[in-house]
Amino acid sequence: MDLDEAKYKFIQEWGVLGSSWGINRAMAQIHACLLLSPDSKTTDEVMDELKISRGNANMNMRALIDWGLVFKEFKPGERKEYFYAEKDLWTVMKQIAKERRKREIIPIKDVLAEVSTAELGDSAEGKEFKKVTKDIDSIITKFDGLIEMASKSDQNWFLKILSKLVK
Amino acid sequence: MDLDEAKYKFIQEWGVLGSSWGINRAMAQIHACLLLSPDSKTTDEVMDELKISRGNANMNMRALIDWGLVFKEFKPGERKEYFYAEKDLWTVMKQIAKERRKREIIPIKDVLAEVSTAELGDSAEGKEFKKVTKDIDSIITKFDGLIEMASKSDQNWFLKILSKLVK
DNA sequence: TTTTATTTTCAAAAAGTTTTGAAAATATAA
DNA sequence: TTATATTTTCAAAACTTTTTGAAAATAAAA
Repeated sequence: MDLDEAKYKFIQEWGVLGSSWGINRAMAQIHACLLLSPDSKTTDEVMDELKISRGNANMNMRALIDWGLVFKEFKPGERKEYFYAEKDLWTVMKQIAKERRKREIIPIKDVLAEVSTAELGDSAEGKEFKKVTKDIDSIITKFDGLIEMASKSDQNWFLKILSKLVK
Repeated sequence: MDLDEAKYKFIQEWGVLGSSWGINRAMAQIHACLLLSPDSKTTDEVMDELKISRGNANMNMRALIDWGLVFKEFKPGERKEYFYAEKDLWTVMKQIAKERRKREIIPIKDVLAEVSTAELGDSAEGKEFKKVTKDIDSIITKFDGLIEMASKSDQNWFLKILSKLVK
């Protein structure tokens, strides 16, 4: 297997993985493409490598910038914009966790807070509703705390948990 | 707000949340509906509550069974099948983690193993590829270990990590 | 200023996913 | 056995998301 083949395989699989995480294929593939590149790339280079349209490349590149995973760079004497990805994977993961927290955890917590104030009565159904939503709230709150903690920590922290767990 | 309203709100939001996790809306909503119900429900009851077709209800109910989140029950003297959800949320999360591991972690690890045997040369591109894929493999391996560990543990284990982290 | 390069936008097309509903299959009762 | 209840299947329809590509906007050079 040569480099191009290996890159192709990895980029495809990263796209598939993205899809099952609610990230569209092109966005995940652009991310992979920039992650694998030692230098920053122009929109045209990405379009060419992934065989996607300009509009698609532009929109998803900006979505990646919005997620804080990709940055713009201007080269002296060049008109084109260059893009490069955050390479530190711990930072990448923290950034994704932070964005998903904003998009997912906060809305469901809001709904849970809202329904918790409702007057539900003493029926079996009402009791079950209270029990289940309370349980979910509790588990989400714990995860949220974990994410917040991770966001403030370095990668070493993560390794420390692992070693604590096995001892 | 009354019970029906609260249930409706929660079920809708659970559906939205499912979508951004690669689980289709109907599947997530059926899950929510069964989670909230103190008793097991028939296909017709679920169809009626969520206003979805028989085919949709049947297919997604079976997907939930396949994920190990919902079970069938037969009631004596009744022809209809009854369905109920696993209520222990820690078990639910472990089950989801286990399934996603199978569907996501294993395939990407396979690709990483495959490309790691490739002859990539000494170009900057080749070197970057090796570095990035090695980093990803390392971080995925750590997460995978964490998931495996969690799968074998009870909820207390999770609370213990949290307390260890804060001290 | 005008020309040229580059990026952005967005309506329409294409692709992908979910849902429906009715027919087929299966299972139980009579 | 036949009749009835129930579940399953799957092609087609509805819906959603993604992608395209060309036109508009922006920015830099001449």
